[in-house]
Amino acid sequence: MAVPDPASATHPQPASATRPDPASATRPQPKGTTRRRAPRADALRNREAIIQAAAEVLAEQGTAVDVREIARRSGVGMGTLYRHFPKKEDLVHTVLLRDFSTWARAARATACDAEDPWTALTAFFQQALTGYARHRAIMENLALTWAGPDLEGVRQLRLVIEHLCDRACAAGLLRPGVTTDDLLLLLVSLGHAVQITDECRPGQWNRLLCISLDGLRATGHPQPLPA
Amino acid sequence: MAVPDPASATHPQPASATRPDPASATRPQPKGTTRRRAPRADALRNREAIIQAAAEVLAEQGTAVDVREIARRSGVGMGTLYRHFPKKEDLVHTVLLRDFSTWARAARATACDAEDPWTALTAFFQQALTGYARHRAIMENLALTWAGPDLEGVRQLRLVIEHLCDRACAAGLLRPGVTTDDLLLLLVSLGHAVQITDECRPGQWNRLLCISLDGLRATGHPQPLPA
DNA sequence: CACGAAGCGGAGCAAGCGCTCCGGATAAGG
DNA sequence: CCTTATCCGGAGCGCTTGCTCCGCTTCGTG
Repeated sequence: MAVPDPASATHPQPASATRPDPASATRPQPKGTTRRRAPRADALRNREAIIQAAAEVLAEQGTAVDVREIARRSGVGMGTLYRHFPKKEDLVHTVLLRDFSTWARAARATACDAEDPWTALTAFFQQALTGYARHRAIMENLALTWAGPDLEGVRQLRLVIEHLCDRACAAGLLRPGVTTDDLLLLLVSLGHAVQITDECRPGQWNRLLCISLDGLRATGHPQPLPA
Repeated sequence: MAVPDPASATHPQPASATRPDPASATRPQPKGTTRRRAPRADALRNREAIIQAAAEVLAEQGTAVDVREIARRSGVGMGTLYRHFPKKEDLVHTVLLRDFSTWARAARATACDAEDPWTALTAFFQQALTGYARHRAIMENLALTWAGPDLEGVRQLRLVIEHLCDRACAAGLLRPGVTTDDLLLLLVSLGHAVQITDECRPGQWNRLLCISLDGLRATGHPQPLPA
C-alpha cells in the first residue's frame, strides 16, 4: 500500500500560532540581541489544556462556540487564552489541523488494512461517519473546502480519498467517471445526515450510506454520470 | 393521481401571527364591547412588504439574519416590524409556512405530471434541488424535522414524498425497504451539497443525485438495506 | 533567597443582536 | 374638516461575544 504519508512532512511542531514575536518581522534572527527565554512550564501546560478543551468544545458545538466557554473548561483566564492564541481563529486553526491530521492518519491505516479496494472504501466511509461526522467544527470546515483554500489537514484527507478512489477504479469496481471530489462531497453530505439524525434516529444514516455506495458500484447503472 | 391536497385544509388566512389580542384569551368574542376597527390600508401594505423582504433575506442568509436587515429592505421601521410580528420567530414561521406550502404545491404538480413513477421521483428531486435547496431557512428547518415537531408545511411536503415513494414502490421500481424518511433525509443531505458547491462548482450535486438515485433503484444491489 | 521577566486572571470595552418605548404622523369615520 | 384610534420610526436598553488592558503572581535563574 504505497500511500504517501502526508503527516511525515509536517513534524509535530506546536503548530504555527506559538508566538509570532512582532520584532522578528524586521529582524528575522537578532543573534547578538537578548535571547528569548524558553517558555515556562506552566505556560506549556496551559497551552495544552486550552487546546484540549477547545477540541472538545469545538467538536460539540462547532466554531460558533463562545471563547469564554473554552477558557472555563480549560481552567484558564481569558488573558492567558488570548496570549497563547491572539485570535479565536488561531486556536480553531490549531485544533482543526491537529484533528484533521489524526483523522487522516486513522483513515490511511484503515484503508491500507483492507485487501479489497471496495472493502477499503466502505470501511473508510464507515469509520469517517461513525467517528468524525459528529465533530461539528471539522464537518463545518470540510464544507468550506469548495469555497476557499484548503486547510493543510483537509489536503491530507483528500490524498487518502484519492488513493481509495484510484484503487477501486483500477480494480474496475468503481463506477466510471466518479472523482475524488464526488467522494468528498458525498462524505460531507452524509456527515450532515449523521449530525441531524444522530440523536433521534441513530443509525438511519447507515441506510443512506448503503444506498450511496451501491450507486457508486461499477455495475448495473442505466447511464453514465453527467459532466 | 390521487394525491390528497394538504393545502386545501388550511385556507389562505393570514397565518397565525396577525394579532393575538391578549384580551381575547378571557373573552373569545366580546360581542357587546367596542368593535375592533378594520386594519388600515398602510398597515396591510407594510405587512406584505415585510413578509416579502423577510422571505428574500431568509432564503439568502438563513434564520440567523439580523432583523434590522429585514426592516431596511422592506422600507419599514423596527417598531412597525415588531408590531406585526412580536417575535422574530413569528415572522420566520409565517414565511416558512408560506414558502413550504408553495414548494409542496409545486412538487405535487410536478409529481402528478409524470406518468412513470420513477420519472416522477427523479423530477421531484431535480426540481427540489434546483429551486429550493438554495433557500437556506427552508433547508435549515427541514433539517430540524428529526429533532422536533414538524412545521405544517413540512408535513405537506412529506405527504408528497410519501406518495412518490408508494407509487414507485408499488410499481416495483424502488429498492425494497426504502422509506419516506430515507428520501427525506436524502433530500436534506443533497440540499446541503447543493448549498456548499453551488457557487464554486454549480452542477456537481447533479452527479451525487444521479449516484443516489441509482442506488435507490430496485435492481442490481448485492444485499438488502440495514435496519 | 531574592529578583525580575514571563505569565496569569478577569473586569471591562466595542460591536452586534433581539426587542421595547414613546412622541409624532396619518388614515378612516363622523 | 376634525377627531382619534391606529400606525409609524428609530433611538436606545439589555444581553452576548470577540478581544484588550493592567495590576498581581509565579517560575526560573544567579
